[in-house]
Amino acid sequence: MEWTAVDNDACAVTLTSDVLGDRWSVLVLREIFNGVRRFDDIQGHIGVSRSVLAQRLRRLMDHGILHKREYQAPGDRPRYEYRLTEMGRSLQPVMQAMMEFGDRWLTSHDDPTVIVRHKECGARVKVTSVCAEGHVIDEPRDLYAVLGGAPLKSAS
Amino acid sequence: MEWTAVDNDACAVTLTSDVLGDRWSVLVLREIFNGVRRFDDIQGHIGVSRSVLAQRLRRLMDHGILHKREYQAPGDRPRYEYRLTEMGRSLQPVMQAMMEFGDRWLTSHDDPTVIVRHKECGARVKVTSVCAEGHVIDEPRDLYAVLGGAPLKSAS
DNA sequence: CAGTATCCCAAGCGATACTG
DNA sequence: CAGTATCGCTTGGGATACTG
Repeated sequence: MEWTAVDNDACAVTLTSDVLGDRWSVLVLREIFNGVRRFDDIQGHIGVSRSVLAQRLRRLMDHGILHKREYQAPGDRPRYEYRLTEMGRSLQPVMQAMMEFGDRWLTSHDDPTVIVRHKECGARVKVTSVCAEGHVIDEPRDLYAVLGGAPLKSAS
Repeated sequence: MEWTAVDNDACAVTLTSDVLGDRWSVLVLREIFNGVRRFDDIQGHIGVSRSVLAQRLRRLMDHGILHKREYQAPGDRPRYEYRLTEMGRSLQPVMQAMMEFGDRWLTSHDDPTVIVRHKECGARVKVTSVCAEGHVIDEPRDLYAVLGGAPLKSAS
């Protein structure tokens, strides 16, 4: 099929890429998906400067991916933690697809760093392409993309 | 569970994030997944400067995601096109997960920009989390992550 | 068509120090 | 603990012009 230019401002991939942000944001998200939720802990783990971390957290909050919660351990001073919103949680397939790609192609070791499991049965979870007819598609070549109904790029 | 710091240099998400690169690289990949393969076409579609596009293409080739092919339409002068390697094609789930996230949360219109279909049956394809027991998991909260066997961060 | 070379500017970064 | 403020410095970017 022939492709007219997709409107960048309306393209889902573009927009998601903007929300994900840069490398630092992705690392922040990894930490939070892993349950690391406090400023200094995140900073220690990923080794980013404080100002950049603050900016990334704010950015992720602005996009509705994270929200900040204050909590108080009894007799302790208040703490803050960053948690995923529902929108943030729905980035899980993106993160996991990245994980699986990295484990397949990029890591030197055989074992994955992180394994995702199903709470209900404990079995390992993978991201899978499935069509509406129920076929599982392992080979990307068995897919094709067509334009949907969204507006195209206006200009020439 | 308690999390020890994952070694950033061994983390699959980190490494994939590096390969994906920045916004421009992702847009380049979108174009190439959409079958737009020539330098000037890509440049026209995504509106990046020539030097940056050249650098991103080189980078994606260095990472083994793309390769460059010369071809010759009969009686025409040689042309070049960028194609996905097998490694590049296996980024498809990542791209599609991004697309689905964007379509759900970020686009203003109801219709998706791009629809992915199964060649064999034409049915629409979605990325799905499936566990080894065959359960389909729609809700990210029904998942949990544990450390795999990969090495942890060495320092402090 | 498919790039490379140059230039100049702006944004981004880490380091450091400071605040509630 | 959880940030903000300030500061140089480097990197990266678009624009433009040039080459095979």
